[in-house]
Amino acid sequence: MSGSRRATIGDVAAASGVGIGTVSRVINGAKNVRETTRAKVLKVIDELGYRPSHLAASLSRGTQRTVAIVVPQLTRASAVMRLAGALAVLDEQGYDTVVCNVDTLEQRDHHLSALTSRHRADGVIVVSLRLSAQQLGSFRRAGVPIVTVDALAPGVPQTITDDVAGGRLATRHLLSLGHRRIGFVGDTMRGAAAASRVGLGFVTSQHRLNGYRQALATAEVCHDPALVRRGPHGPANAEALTGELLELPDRPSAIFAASDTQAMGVLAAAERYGIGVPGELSVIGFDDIESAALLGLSTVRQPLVDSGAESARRLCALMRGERVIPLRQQLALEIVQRSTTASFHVTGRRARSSAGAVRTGSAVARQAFAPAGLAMVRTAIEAAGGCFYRVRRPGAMVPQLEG
Amino acid sequence: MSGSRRATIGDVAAASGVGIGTVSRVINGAKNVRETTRAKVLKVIDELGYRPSHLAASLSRGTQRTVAIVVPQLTRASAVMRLAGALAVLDEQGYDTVVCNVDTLEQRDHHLSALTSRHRADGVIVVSLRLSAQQLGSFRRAGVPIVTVDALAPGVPQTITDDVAGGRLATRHLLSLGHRRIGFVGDTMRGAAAASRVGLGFVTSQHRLNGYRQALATAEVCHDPALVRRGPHGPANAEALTGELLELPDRPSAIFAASDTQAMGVLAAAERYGIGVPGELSVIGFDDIESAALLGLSTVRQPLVDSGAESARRLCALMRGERVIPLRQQLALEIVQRSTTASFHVTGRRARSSAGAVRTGSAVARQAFAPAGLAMVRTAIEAAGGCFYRVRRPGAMVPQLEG
DNA sequence: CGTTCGTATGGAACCGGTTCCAGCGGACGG
DNA sequence: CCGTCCGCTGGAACCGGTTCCATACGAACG
Repeated sequence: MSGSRRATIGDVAAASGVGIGTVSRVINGAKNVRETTRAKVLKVIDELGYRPSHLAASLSRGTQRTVAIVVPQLTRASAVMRLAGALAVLDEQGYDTVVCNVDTLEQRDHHLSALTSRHRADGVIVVSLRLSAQQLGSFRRAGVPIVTVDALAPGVPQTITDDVAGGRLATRHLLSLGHRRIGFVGDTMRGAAAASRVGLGFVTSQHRLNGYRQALATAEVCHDPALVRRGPHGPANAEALTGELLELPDRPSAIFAASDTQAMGVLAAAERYGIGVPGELSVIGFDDIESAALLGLSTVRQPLVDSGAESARRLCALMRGERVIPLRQQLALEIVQRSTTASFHVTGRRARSSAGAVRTGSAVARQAFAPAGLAMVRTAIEAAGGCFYRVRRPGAMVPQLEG
Repeated sequence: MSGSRRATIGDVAAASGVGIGTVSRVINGAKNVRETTRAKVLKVIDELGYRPSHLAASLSRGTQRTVAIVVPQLTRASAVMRLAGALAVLDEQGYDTVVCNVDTLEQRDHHLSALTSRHRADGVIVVSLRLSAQQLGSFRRAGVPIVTVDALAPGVPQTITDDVAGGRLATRHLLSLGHRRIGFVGDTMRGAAAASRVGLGFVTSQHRLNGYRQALATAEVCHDPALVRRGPHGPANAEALTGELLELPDRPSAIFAASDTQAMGVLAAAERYGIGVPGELSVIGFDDIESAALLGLSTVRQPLVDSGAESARRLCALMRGERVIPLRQQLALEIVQRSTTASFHVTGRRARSSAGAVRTGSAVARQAFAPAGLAMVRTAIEAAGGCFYRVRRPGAMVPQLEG
């Protein structure tokens, strides 16, 4: 059946009695081939089980139509969404995409240097990673087109959101609800604790914190440093940090978490302390990952999938040799109010459902929770405009609207 | 600075006054090169900014050290985790990985046929996709090593979990808690509604349903078809389906959701109907994605990352020409009890924290929710052994342990 | 009927490496 | 002093395509 060696274009040419040029034309669907010839060649191709080598074609053509995407901590929801967005575009444009997941500094440096020291991709997308001047230089010298997402890099096309503005947005939202003591829970730039992992230099948390400070300053609200807590990323740590805040003598009435993931930890802590959300504590996150809708978490939405897609589009343009302007592409942010933020004056043991501030802010939330047939409490819930989750505790009462 | 053309190995050889063979040896770190020669060549390489072509090397060497991974609906948590597991192994083994995300039938067929009709990857990992006999034949004929994860394929190394057993496990867990009317919420094999999307032939839900039925039969519990609801995947649909169940005159006291994502929809519906979990309704999911721990969702854990990693290891072996046995590799499943399942007899308005069945079943849950400093309700919570979430509703009482 | 195109075709040159073999010089053993 | 062996080196052959140019053939045209 199969020979000892994979068939080559030469074998096909010989077996079908035509030249290799003709075979090549048939493979690539050139039109100037007589129909009978084409059929003959196709038949032989099938018989021989011939499969053109992508490698040889790329080498000969001079371009491999492959891009690499370097993304840290792939399993984070935000990272995947960006990846998915980029993949969709690249796929459509006919590019293969090799994915380089990066969990450590060593992996980051290894992949970035591999991408420049050898010619393996026509272009590179770097996600959420700060590039050193040296690394940027390597890319420039190597002539490898590069774009970044969620990362600043001088002279490189970048698709970002204004995290500082996002921080302001979130904080202003809380301020507008009447909150004055507003806590911040975020991650540190360098994972001092887990030195080996992380340390990848994420700066978004810092930026969002800056926005938080600006908003407070603008509102002339005293900024209490004790209300700002930072630690390694992850819900568990966020929960611990929130615990510290909630134990303060004058605890905050609202908390801005630097990411939705961390906001989930904040919610967990609130429940652990028996503090009602949003009744006694408002919580807002950042990103609008899928779970946010499921939890009814108010948040700052950034277009994650779009950011990936846009960066891919710009990389394609760059690889075509087009000039990409503007270099810095900023995507819009948007407050999505769900059910974890409410007016400050709503306090006490019973959060009144009439708390005007609590309403669904986005169509998305509604879609995610389309009415489930006739519900006995439906009216009450819809009056409030959304779906509401709360941390569960053992021994907690089962709430009864009727009771 | 840079010439019009990228430097080649020939340029380097000429510029350093050595032969191309020697340059090649220097590049690849062969040891039989005089130190002075090596230094000379390296200097020229640096000066010329020479970067070896991965393509040419691969072509010449006869192997490109690249594998492709075809994965449907990349943004699903389970898909990403599998991908991450595979990437880690492949990366370590020195393989590039091109990722093919597949959201539609057309994309699936396009990628699979591209992978066989042209020689672009040394091996392929297929995740959660059923391969037709014809597609399998193509791979076999093309001589492309292939393994699957979470998908059966005759004659192909496969890394799977026993979803039927998992379904039994989940159902037995509920049965052992005393539940007799147990509902099932899952997705359909073919997205009849959203015909264009999906329809990718996921069968896990069906298998888990089969396990559910088996467990009921074994326990001699009457199987009420009205308690089984299926629809397109996604939490919103699951919520709607759950609504149907909860409106039944004799509604179930427990629900088995075919995935954690769908379980989140079930929880949302329960809250919408004001039905306490686990007080009035126990809920168990499947997969143990990250959010499950955050929600305190009881579930059936399957080792998602490991499944990806294992499949990658097996593919590597296959590509080395080793025989891979056993062909079917089954990974273990495990019940993770958190706080959404409790004994049937625990009813009424106040779920007693002494409900023995409610306890954290895994160390993971504990880690994810390490005590957050001194908490006022800490003792009570720790007595119950874990963290508890519940769906939040507006107008619900803020539970107070002291009150 | 001879030119003139245009279309179909064959194949050499080339893409940029790897590999293998031959050559060369020095050290070493006899 | 000569033969051998070994370490280093040069470069041809090759990997499997694409591309371009030369050629052949037939139809249309003058």
